[in-house]
Amino acid sequence: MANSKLYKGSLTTIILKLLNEKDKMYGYEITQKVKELTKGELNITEGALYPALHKMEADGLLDVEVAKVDNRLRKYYKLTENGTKETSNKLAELESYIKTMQVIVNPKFSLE
Amino acid sequence: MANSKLYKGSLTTIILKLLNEKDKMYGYEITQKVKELTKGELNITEGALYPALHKMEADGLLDVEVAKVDNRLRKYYKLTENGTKETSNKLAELESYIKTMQVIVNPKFSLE
DNA sequence: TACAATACCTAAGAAATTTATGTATATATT
DNA sequence: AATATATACATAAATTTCTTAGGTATTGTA
Repeated sequence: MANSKLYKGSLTTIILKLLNEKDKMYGYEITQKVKELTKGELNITEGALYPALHKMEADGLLDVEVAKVDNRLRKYYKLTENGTKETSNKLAELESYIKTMQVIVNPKFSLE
Repeated sequence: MANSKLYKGSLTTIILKLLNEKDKMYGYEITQKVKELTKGELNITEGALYPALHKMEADGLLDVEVAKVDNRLRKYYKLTENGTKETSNKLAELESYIKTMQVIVNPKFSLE
């Protein structure tokens, strides 16, 4: 994920959220989707993406399904049941992170 | 900074913002202030804080001033001119990060 | 025919953090 | 008086996450 240092730790959240919306995606598709959504502001590097997908699969969050399209390999990933649960967790964590940072950065905010 | 993986990369931003508001703070004070602001949700660990302060000083973002209070050492940090500039940069980066994440996480948002 | 795009991959190194220590003084508790 | 907690600094090893830099192979474009 080149371009910004603040994004560390959010790649998993991004992947989970995209798969929660689209059901089934392959790696390259994810990089393109993020680039499109963020108008090129966020570019997920392959060196970050593929190890992350493999780890999430190993952790039981994703299932993989190999397909061949135009004689080219594609690995479609989809959420497992645990992956769906983890999506809620990660999204809640992100929301909490944003609130926390707003409290620190903007003196007007405060947590109750 | 125990408790959440998402905070990675934001410690410098937090320190800069606090020093932008308070002019002069020492390490332990920063940990307590963050704990207070976030109602205990965010605990900056000393293993993260002190190396971060040293690096920021080495990078010319902070000036240090040693004091002795009640026979105990304190190192007061304050922003340099460059530190003040960097504060704006980091805050803008954080805002941009939050917007980007909202676009991905919340389909209603979009960047123009 | 060469270059970009599609599509996967890994390995070395960097950066930021956690976890685990260590030192020392002041204050509160037993 | 002894012990634990709070204050205040610090570092070092290991871990996580990412960047950078490669690598393979096919399809579409100039």
